[in-house]
Amino acid sequence: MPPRSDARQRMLDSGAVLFRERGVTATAFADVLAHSGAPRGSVYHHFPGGKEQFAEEVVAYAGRAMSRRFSRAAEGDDDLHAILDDAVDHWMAIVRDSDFRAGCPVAAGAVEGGAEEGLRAAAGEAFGHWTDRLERLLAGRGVPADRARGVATLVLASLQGAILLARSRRTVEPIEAVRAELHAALDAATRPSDGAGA
Amino acid sequence: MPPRSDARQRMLDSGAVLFRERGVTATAFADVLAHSGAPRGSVYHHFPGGKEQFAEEVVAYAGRAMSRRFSRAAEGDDDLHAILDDAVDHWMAIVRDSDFRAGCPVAAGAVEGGAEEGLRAAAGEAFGHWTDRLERLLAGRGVPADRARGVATLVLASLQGAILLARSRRTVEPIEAVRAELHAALDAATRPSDGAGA
DNA sequence: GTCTATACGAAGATAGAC
DNA sequence: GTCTATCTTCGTATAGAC
Repeated sequence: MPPRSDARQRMLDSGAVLFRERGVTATAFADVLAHSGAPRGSVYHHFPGGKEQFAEEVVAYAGRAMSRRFSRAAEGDDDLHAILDDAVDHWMAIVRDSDFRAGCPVAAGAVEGGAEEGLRAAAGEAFGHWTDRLERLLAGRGVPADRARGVATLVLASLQGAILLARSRRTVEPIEAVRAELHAALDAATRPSDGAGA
Repeated sequence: MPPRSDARQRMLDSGAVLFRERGVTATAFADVLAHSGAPRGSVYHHFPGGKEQFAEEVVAYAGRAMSRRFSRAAEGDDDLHAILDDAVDHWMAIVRDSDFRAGCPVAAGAVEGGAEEGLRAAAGEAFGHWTDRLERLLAGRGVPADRARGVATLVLASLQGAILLARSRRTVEPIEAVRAELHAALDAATRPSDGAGA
């Protein structure tokens, strides 16, 4: 296993940062090299498939990083509300600390991958994994099995949407609003006999 | 007021279609001309500000079109659940009829506008208007005034997120899941004394 | 593994004729 | 208002040296 400070890895990290801010298409290799400090010659050495391969790997890599967060949360003993707050804080920090320039690199892949099959697939797999992990996490903490997937999807979708709204409107209000509504939804979903979901 | 079949208008329509499918940056004027059939000479005649102006106008135009849908819904006498289903069906059709290639052009502007202030602002204004209209619509139909904005934001955000998930995963499952959860959330929000939202 | 140089094409933008 | 031609910039990708 090569060290993390490898040029290849630095390029993936930089790619994620740049995809967050300007999207996939508008990110050139020159930008990635400047941001990562990676040597020019390593572009096609590490990514013989060119930009397409690079974009897919960045999205997949960002997807795995977030999946690990879900896994860690599932292994801990925090309750659903604490876990939700942790996730919301995570995204909030990304959006606010970048002065509303940064969003989710996987979302960028989803938006710009309409014509590029590989990119679209990479985003889809990342989102799929997140949904699966969240579903299990919810099911393990009191959400009825037949509602866990729906709630997981609501949580993921509304957070992704809130990031879009927050970035473009330059306010964290949407993220805070969604946080409050999701807390309510989790309450409702874990309440013994609840008629919701129909 | 010039007729809608004007070349300028056709370019905006085509721009919206193309932004949905491949995003803003990957859409070239050549694509817009080919799709709209507009004369080559009209690009810088109608959009002296070039690509930047064009992108902003497309996003603003798509935003207005959706705003009108909200207005029409508010004027009708459908209940909240019918209105929600109508909106969900609208987006579902766009995603499915394009074989999962198309999403929301305003979302594309939000994702790719991290570095371009004008584009970001256009997306933000569109989302802001949608939120405002939806908030009023909800407040007018039984959602308590102090919860209407939060619920409006949840609806908008989760639908936008569901579109991202559906496109990239090539399944309408996320849209259906969010639909069901939002029906439940609307039920909870319109129930006389409900503790949610805290 | 990394470098420089360069080929090649795409796309935005401008100029000037009609 | 629309056309063609062209300029320029940029970005991907390749070739070949070190």
